[in-house]
Amino acid sequence: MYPRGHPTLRDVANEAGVSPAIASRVLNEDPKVRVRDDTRERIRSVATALGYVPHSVARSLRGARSGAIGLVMHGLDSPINVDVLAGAQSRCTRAGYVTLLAEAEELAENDSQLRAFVARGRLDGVILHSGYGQEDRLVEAISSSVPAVLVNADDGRNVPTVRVDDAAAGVLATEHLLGLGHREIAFVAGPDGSQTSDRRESGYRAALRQVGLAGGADIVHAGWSPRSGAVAAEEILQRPHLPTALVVVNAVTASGVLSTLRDAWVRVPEEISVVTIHDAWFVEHLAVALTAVRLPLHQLGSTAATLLIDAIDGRSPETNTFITEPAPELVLRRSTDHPPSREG
Amino acid sequence: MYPRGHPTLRDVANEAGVSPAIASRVLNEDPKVRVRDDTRERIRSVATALGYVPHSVARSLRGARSGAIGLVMHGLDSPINVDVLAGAQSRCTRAGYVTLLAEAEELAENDSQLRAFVARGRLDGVILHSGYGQEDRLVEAISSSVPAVLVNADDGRNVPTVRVDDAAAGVLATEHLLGLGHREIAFVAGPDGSQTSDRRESGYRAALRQVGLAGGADIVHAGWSPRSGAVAAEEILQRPHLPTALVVVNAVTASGVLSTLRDAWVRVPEEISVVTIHDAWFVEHLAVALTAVRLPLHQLGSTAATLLIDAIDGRSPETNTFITEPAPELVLRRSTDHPPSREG
DNA sequence: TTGGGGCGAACTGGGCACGCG
DNA sequence: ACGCGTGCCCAGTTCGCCCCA
Repeated sequence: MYPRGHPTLRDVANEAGVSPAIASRVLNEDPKVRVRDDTRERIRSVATALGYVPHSVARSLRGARSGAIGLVMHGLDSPINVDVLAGAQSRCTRAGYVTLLAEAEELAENDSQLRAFVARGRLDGVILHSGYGQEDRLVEAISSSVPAVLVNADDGRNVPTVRVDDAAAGVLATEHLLGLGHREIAFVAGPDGSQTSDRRESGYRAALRQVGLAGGADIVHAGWSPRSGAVAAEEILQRPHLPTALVVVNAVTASGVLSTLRDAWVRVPEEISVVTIHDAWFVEHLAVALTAVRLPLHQLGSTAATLLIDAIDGRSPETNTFITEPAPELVLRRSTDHPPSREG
Repeated sequence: MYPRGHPTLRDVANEAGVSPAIASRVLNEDPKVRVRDDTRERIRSVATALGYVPHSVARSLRGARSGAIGLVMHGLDSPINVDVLAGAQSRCTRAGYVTLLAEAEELAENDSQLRAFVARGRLDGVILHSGYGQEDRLVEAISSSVPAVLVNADDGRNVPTVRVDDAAAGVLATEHLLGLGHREIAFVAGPDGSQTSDRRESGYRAALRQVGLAGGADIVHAGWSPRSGAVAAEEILQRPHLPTALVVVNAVTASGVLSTLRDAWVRVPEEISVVTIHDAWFVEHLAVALTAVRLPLHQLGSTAATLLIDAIDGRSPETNTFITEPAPELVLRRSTDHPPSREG
């Protein structure tokens, strides 16, 4: 099977006829150690010959670093969140860290899992992308035991935060519709209490206000799931008078909205325009290819990782980071057009 | 910030007026140690009062276990693979393990990342869900240093393997179309060299053979991406004579197929029926709500985890596990119907 | 004397086999 | 025999010291 007896540093040292101390410093390329070149060479070749692999656990026991970063995520069923995860994961890996993955809900509910995760010595830091629910306790529990960075949370209470420009995305989506001539635009919102949804909604409101339509705000409550989007769409379809356009808080929600419209034979964009936030891979494959605002999700994750690594290295990062570059961008597809001409 | 000086086991022992040994055994609830109840109580209360958290690194240095399992995944951009990941992650967490996440491609390309990942002592085992490319070297490198389980790979060369019943899924999808009266059914396949795709294709062929249509097999090469599905669909549309139905190897691929058909104004299912494999969340939101074969992906991940944990605990698992329960199941939607009546 | 070259031992936090009163 | 302490071990890292030319 796999080698029961991995060679240790001592094995290498013995074989090379030196002390473990020297072997350690040579293999770690300690600059302030003076060793003859032939000794150095001998140690190295013995190490490779024996297939020496350093014992990460012993190493991190002595040093104070584990070389591991924790990623606490929620909603892995949504590709949106997975994008953020991938960005963070990739950045950590490239920086030489390994990444531990945990689900926010599980950790929040299960104390023993939380303890195992933040057990002393295991993690050098944590990136926390939690839901909008019991995140307070989780943030507290984690950030009190290890450096942390919050993703897409409003207020970190001393914990550094990274966000994309949700408000700008809301503005961009809404302005696009206004530019096409729409004046009756509904906003299909996320779950109550979600700050992310609130920020997008405030962008929507700001855009309306800009053209003197502040009173025309029309909020339909939904959530992050396709099902909640479908329910919201049904609700809208019951109205005697339809809005001419929808801004949907999230692409996953929008998939439910579009399916309901499709099944009700409401034509998009002829009868109603739809624009959403997040240019995920699937939006062009929905019932109608969906116009969407692209936000740099991957970068959201990688920036969070960068900040965390800075914090670990002792450089204290700013507490509230905003990703403005690249700016939100509208990706035009088939789901938006001029409003239907009013007759009657 | 966070406590610089976490209390150690010795701190607890001193405070409680006992030796570290006793403190250790009491806190670990060692059954074969005799301690007076008041001593036991004292140790425990001191531990909680001081907020003692065991040092996972020190613990795993002494014992031979790290309490960590590695998840090496590929294609996190596909929800299909994320489902498997979630199943494995969840099972590991519930069993008291933490999980390390890595990308198969990165590990395969980058030796230092691979070494950091399988560094001695860090992992108790690895679940490997790799791509079809350079997996051999990766499997070799990982399984030679730590127990491993392969997900959806054909041949583990001594490494235990877990698979869903891809061939049965191919059969089920094809039989559904045959039952509707289709006789000209094309199979849109995954990338060359993918064993998963090959197994589904063999199910497709078997179903055709069953009704005496062995010669009617019609394979169109594509891949796992929506784009490759789109290209395959375009290729099919160029034919002078369209098949009446398609079996698409994967739901993500199918999303590209359907979009192309939608944009070419080819009606599904009136002109062509489409069935796919994997009942992912998005399939009902595509251009047409898609009939799909449901495979137990979450369970694929959790079963892999169970097998690995068995292996870690010394119970050697069977080398080739097949998940037959629940069996593949057809989920009927709108994309399949009788073939168009032939005229002319 | 000085400095190049390398060694010994303490230390990281805990687990466990003994042994002692 | 009950109830508990001593001391070594896990695998490295690092500080101080020592020896010899």
